[in-house]
Amino acid sequence: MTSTPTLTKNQDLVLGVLKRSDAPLSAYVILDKLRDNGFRAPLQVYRALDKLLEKGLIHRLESLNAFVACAHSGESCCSHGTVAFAICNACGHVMEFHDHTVDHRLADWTKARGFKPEKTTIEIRGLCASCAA
Amino acid sequence: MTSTPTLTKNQDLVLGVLKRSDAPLSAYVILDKLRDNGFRAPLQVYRALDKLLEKGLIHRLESLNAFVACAHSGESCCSHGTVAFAICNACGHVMEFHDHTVDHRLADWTKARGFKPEKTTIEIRGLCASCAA
DNA sequence: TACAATTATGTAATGTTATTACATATGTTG
DNA sequence: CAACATATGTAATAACATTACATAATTGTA
Repeated sequence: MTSTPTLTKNQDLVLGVLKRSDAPLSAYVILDKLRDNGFRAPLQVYRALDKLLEKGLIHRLESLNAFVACAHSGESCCSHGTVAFAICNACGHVMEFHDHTVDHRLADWTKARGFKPEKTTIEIRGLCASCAA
Repeated sequence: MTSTPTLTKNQDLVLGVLKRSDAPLSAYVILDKLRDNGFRAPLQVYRALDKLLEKGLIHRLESLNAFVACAHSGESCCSHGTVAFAICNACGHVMEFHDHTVDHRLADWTKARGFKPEKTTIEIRGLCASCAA
């Protein structure tokens, strides 16, 4: 058995590449890694990425224009809150976390103003412990 | 007197365009708006944007690849904390705010892990009160 | 099974965002 | 003024993403 059922061939290939990477990958890097699997055009990657995002199996890092596999696939914590990322500018490593207090504070702010949130991005760029040392 | 002293001609022109806009603008839209002022190439815009970002007079919206004038220029609140944005997907309007509790929670998280933050992005995409109604 | 509808895929072309490289000008300081 | 740093002009190219159109595979159902 491969990664996860209910995925199409291309989705499974793209997810596999992301899972094996220890840093975020751009769509074009993914494309290059899948040339040998028959990928020829960006759209093949972007379509798979869209579906994987829908299914919550990957995340898009807006400040990087790149993608990572979800670190908590299957766990319940992912399902009820905004995911935050700490991204090392030196080694590229990404830590995924979430914080209920942050969620609540942002929810309070939006609720007070009648703003209806759809998707929230929280990304901390900086240096991880190893690289800052 | 124009916008703000200590700005070069191009920086002042770009900042002016952003201040007059009620929605974020991409670098290329700014370029088009400044053709009559002698702008010919993207780099003229990007260089001005870089300097304005350094000076804290504008913000870059990562989820939009676009730029807005800082809503709190000159106020002290801006200087000690991460700025957050609520961005309406319908009308494009952006609300800028900041929240000390959120800042503290994120600082606690990074401190506990030895992560040294350099720049934090918080962007809430959704529908503003008017558009959600 | 056969059919229709939906979903996934392949390919090319194009659109949008951002940077590199190189030349020239302007401003500041000793 | 000379040396240095900063700002600007221009062209080319790189990186990221979408539109348009054609074909194949899958799914639901009569």
